[in-house]
Amino acid sequence: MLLDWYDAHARDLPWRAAPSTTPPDPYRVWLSEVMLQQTTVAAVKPYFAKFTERWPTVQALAAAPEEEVMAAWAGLGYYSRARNVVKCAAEVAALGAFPDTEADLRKLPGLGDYTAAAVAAIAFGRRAVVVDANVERVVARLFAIEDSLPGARKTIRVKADSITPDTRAGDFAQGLMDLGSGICTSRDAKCLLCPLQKVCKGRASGDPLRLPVKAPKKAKPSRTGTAFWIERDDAVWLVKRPGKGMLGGMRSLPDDGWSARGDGNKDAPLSGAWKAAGVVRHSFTHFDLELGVAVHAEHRPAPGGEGEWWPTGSIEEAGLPTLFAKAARLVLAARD
DNA sequence: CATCCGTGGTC
DNA sequence: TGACCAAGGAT
Repeated sequence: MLLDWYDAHARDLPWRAAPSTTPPDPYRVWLSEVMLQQTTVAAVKPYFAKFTERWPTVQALAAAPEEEVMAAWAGLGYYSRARNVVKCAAEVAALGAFPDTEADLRKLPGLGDYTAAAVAAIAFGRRAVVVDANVERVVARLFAIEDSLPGARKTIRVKADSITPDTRAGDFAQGLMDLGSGICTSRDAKCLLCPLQKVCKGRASGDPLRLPVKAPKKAKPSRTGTAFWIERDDAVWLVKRPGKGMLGGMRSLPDDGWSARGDGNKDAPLSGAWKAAGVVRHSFTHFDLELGVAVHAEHRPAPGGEGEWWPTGSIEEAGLPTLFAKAARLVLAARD
């Protein structure tokens, strides 16, 4: 019933092998699934195109310098994914190919329960129970599961298992996800268009939108910090952030140590006069940040420590995460 | 199990 | 306009 609907209504997405005659490329399936973690299809499309054009195979990606992969990922968010993509590609290249079972895929960096199941089912035709946020919502409504998330996950998984077919589990999973994306969404339930309308207990209850029940969210703290723009000979001083934590491993402007835990200390990385260029507001998942941007006003600054001079004219290619890209735009826009 | 980790779109 | 949310994973 769901598979028939999927055959008729499947979205045409770049990472889906067009006809069922050609087996999907595990590399493309894996890469798309990682990019799609907590990220919308629309946001992923240009990145998927860029990555697969530049690195058409997992071997090509494994051979790429980590710095280039991180820069190519800039703007997509959740940068631990990019670090794990690099590690995973190296492991797979060493193995010669992707593992073809859910259990072995699960051992790779960056592949959790969801992604291992999705790749096993979609790329290798394995029967696997694929549960993402879409499936959680559809299943919670389909079976009218009243327990709240995240506690309800066990029940949801058991129910998802009970309806997963032995064949075409990958299409089944993608069908559920397409359903959750376009028909059975968090804000709406277009039950009259749904292939499961006759068997859905959530619909029968009269109010499917209340499901799944979710725990209340915590308030977001607000933080302040400062980023520093140091320029010399038409080049700006960039640093590389530590491998873990916020924006880990990404190229960035120097800053004053702001974090989710607290404000920055306002200490500049260099002595001399500074001029305020303005403020950038940026909202992260778990806190809001007001980032002041300070421009060094001395003639030929000489910052110490690790870093590199990046040509100001090609700052867009530096692979700055969005927060610092905004800061750079703020400084450069003031010159027009 | 709770917390940390980005970003852009949507209403 | 601000709150909510999206094909989660690691710790």
